[in-house]
Amino acid sequence: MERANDALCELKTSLRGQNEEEFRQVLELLFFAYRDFTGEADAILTKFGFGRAHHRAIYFIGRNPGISVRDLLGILKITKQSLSRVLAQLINENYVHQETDSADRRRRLLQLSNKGVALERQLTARQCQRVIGAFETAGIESISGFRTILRAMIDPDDRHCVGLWEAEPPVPKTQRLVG
Amino acid sequence: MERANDALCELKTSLRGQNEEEFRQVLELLFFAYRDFTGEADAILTKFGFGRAHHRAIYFIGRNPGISVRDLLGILKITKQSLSRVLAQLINENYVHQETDSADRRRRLLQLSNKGVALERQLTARQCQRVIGAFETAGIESISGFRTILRAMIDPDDRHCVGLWEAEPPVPKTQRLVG
DNA sequence: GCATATAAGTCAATAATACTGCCTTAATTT
DNA sequence: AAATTAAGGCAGTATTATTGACTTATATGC
Repeated sequence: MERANDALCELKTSLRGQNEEEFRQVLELLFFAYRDFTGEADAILTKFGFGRAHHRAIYFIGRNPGISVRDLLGILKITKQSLSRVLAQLINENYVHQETDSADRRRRLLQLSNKGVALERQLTARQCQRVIGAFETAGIESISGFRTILRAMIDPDDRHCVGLWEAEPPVPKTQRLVG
Repeated sequence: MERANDALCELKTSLRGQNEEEFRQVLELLFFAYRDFTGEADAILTKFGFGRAHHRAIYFIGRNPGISVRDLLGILKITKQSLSRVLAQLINENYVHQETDSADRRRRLLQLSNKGVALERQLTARQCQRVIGAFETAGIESISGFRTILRAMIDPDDRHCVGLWEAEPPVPKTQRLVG
């Protein structure tokens, strides 16, 4: 407890002083790293006539097979109309399948077709390669802190979106498919 | 040296195996962290009638006072036409000043006005607060690895863009063909 | 059963960002 | 003098995203 407070004080001291330069460099690292992280995938997507919005839809459908449109919107935090066009393209070109939920026939459950899985894996593999390369450069002991910092940067209400999908705390009343 | 190799082997082993889940979570952390990292600044910018493109221009002009349009394009990696509209707005509304370089009168050197500095500081302060909060949560010992991994994710040719500006060693002959 | 709420989809209009291609002007370099 | 560079402009297009209003089908609460 004392040690934790010491570290925190040290950090705050180094902040409230002259080290703006340190933090600016972090902002820049985030900007350039994210730009290049998405850049390779964007280039692949262009060849398919898709954009980054398609990528995000494909990624999170692949990650959460059978996800509903509503829950996908909750992850992506965009409007239904924005997703609509992207999803229509993906369904039309047979990257995504749609199927009515038998438990609630209002819902359309989404999943990737074989074509969709293939594209998703290609995109994810590229991005993983970049991450793995960076991990190799930095050393395995850096990974834990890297993940912890990134997670702490996410708005608390959305941290549960990382990893396998779980419904948000206010659970829809009749959900409960499995006992 | 031995220890470094051990760590690398361990990493590669854990990769080439079943730990796809670990890497997927990193992709997701990057997506959500970057979304929320930019989200607050975006909200401020909206109130000024600006967008993320204006932010990037303001940020890097503030960071590199007297930068030329050409060098700014080199950092942002967008086309002249894309920057043009954004820059025209910023100059028009008096957030950015332009002045002919006396050493090479083709160049227009860019710098923030007082108004521009005020906006830049507001935006940067918000983003720094998020980073600082995350650092506090994760602990000071995580920071070094965090920075190293982010830096290693950037394309090698652009790593020099982090920190204070220095011209690129090999001057680009043509203007960024996309591919 | 009926009123309300939810899930999904749709149409229309608008905005921000970014792209390609082509051209002009001015200044510097060769 | 010719070529190159820096900056800027014009026209057209694409993608992603927004707001607002509306429809259809289904589920839920009283």
